[in-house]
Amino acid sequence: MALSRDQVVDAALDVLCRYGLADLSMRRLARELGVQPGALYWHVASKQELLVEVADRLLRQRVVTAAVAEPAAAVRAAAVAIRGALLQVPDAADVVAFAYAVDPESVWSLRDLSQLLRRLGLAGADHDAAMQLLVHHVLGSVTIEQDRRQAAGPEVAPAEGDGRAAREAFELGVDVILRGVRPAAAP
Amino acid sequence: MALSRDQVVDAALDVLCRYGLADLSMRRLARELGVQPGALYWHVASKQELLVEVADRLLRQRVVTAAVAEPAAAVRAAAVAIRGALLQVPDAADVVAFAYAVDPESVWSLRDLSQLLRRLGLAGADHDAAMQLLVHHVLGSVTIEQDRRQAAGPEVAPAEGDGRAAREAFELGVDVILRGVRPAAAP
DNA sequence: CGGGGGCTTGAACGGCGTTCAGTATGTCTG
DNA sequence: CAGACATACTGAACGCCGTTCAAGCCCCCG
Repeated sequence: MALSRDQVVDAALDVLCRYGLADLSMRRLARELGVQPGALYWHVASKQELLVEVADRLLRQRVVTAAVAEPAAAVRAAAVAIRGALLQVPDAADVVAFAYAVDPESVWSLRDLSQLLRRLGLAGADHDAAMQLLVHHVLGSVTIEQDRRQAAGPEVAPAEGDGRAAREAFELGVDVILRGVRPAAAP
Repeated sequence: MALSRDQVVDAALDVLCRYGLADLSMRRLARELGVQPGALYWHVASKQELLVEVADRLLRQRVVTAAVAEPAAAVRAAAVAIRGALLQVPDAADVVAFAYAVDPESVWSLRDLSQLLRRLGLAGADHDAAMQLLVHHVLGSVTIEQDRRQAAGPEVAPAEGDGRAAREAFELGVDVILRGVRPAAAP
């Protein structure tokens, strides 16, 4: 059967999950699909375009948002969920940051986050500031955690306690944002 | 004259400033120094190590911190200064984020930022959370702004108004952090 | 049956990071 | 001064990379 764009993106995401961005080359991808490298370019204009698509799919299929009633807690939960999803895919933060830069509107399951902030009573510049901060905090913390993991080499699993500590530090950061945001809906 | 490690790092920073990370290859660097590529490996173990050094030098020589008396304003000014310095060097955020991940302690002019936070009365987990947030906000905003600039192609200068708007959005974010941080030294 | 279009091959282009056996250029020692 | 040793570099190679493109295959439509 002939290849399809979807298959290419799927395979790319699969390689990313299993081997990381460094091993996600067009040639490697072609090998994985049993095809010559040139064939990929029939379905995809460039590696860059492919990566944007991969980021989109990654977020769409891996971020599961729990339903939480209280708005602030919902924001917190959403940020944690996104962070968790990204952490499980090597270099996901790099890939997503790039896609977000290229097209912040379309790519995101982050529109949900934006909605939740509005439900918190935020609008205009305040909403945008909070949104920006949250995105930066998520991408920044995941980027650094993953870079660090990579720099440390393919050693043993990250010590269990580390993961929890990093997660708690992250949540503390989210709380600072929630506390600092002008509480338009304050009692 | 024989090459020195300093010269290599200097030349690398120079190439980074003028042409960006994509053009900062060991071969290019060697050409710039009138030397064969292999020669670089006498002074530097790998490109990775070189980049960490470049990040360090970049921050050391380009971040000029104004002296501001009021602690909160000082933090704000420092964050703005670091952001400004990074924005002027293509891909600086990538390079610095990597270096920060590898060795958060040694690399930074960010130790100043940490000091300023302490002067604000922050310590322990609160201090760390604020620090983490600030770093993520700086690196995140610069990463995305630079990625976006790059994705847009080498067009005209970024419209003037854009720069101001992005800067103001960034400052708003810093203010949220400062407001949200547990004010241990509150009146 | 013929032809055209969708899809793929195979080969090439120019680049990359890194390694390594040699070679030159000192500088110190006997 | 002769040699030995360390330093600094060359030249060539290895195996990757993203991308392009003429040429060919195969299936469907007419």
